[in-house]
Amino acid sequence: MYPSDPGYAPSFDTRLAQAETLCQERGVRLTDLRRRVLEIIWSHPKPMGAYAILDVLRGDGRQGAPPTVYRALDFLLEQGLIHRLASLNVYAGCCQPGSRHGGQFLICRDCGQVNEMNSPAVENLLCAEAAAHCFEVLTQMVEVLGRCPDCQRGTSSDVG
Amino acid sequence: MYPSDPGYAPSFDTRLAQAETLCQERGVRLTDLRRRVLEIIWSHPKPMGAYAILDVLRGDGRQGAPPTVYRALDFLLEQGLIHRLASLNVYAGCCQPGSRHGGQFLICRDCGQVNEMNSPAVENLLCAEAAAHCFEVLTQMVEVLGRCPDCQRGTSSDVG
DNA sequence: TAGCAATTGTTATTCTATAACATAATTGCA
DNA sequence: TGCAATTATGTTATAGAATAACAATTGCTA
Repeated sequence: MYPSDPGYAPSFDTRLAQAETLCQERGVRLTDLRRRVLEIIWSHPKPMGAYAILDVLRGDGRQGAPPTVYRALDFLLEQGLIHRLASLNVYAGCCQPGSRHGGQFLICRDCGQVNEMNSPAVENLLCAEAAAHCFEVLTQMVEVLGRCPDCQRGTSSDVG
Repeated sequence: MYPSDPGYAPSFDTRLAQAETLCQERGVRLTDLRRRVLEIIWSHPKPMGAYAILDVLRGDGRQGAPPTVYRALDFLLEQGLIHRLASLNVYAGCCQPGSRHGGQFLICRDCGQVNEMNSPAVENLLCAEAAAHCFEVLTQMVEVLGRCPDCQRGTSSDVG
């Protein structure tokens, strides 16, 4: 459930392989650039802004400008490999790629840690309530700001 | 439930009076500028961006720069009189000021219309699910992108 | 290998938001 | 009332996020 929990998270390579497979099945190309952006996002403990990703790319020695990153992000978003957190203008790796879903995000106000929750109950209830208003749902964005368990206990190690 | 539904929505003046009362009770000042920004937001059929609000203010003959608007918006957000829709970078009047709540927003992809839904069930379920992850909830942002009833029927009059 | 489509590079610009400091208005109090 | 402290607004400049438009390149296919 928690992507940052080593007990649950699949390994880095496993997830990259999953992404490769997914793209092959769909007949879309996970190019070097796109794979690298996905790596960057997954290898960071917290969601990243587009310009932070760009800095890493440039550190690689790669050329690039904002559109370079944004196009890669658009691709990854379309393929459901990452999510965008609108309230923070950052991008986070999806912990359940393959199944298209909105995902619910728990954002810690204090340490900035973000965890993706995938509650079908929430998703279904939201759809049902929307349907009661005759509203046809395409995508959901659920972002919850609060305090993570570590920060409630005052044991969080990293802030920022 | 639908702020745009004339059958349910309280009148413009009623809502302004409510806002006045609320601010008085809380000992905060609904100044001319703040009241005007609230009016502008409420009097428009759709949520507005900060710079669109600024344009209206300037149309009033008032001086102003971005901070003028953003400070007023911050105040109104703090008082729960408006909401910010992070996915669109726009601001919408709250249809239930007084009770602090996150609110769930139904955003039409086709016509841009936004309706605020206040489902305690959604809010409670989200809190419960978050609590199951030992996460303490401060605020919720729920934005649903889809198609409104009018656009499903193809009877929507205004687009943009 | 020539041609087409998809991807990436590049420059410039638009849109959103805030920092920092100056000025004005309001409130509380002597 | 008059003054100090606080709050609110004006003003200039800048930071941050995202896209438009066009050029160059790559990869696939006929």
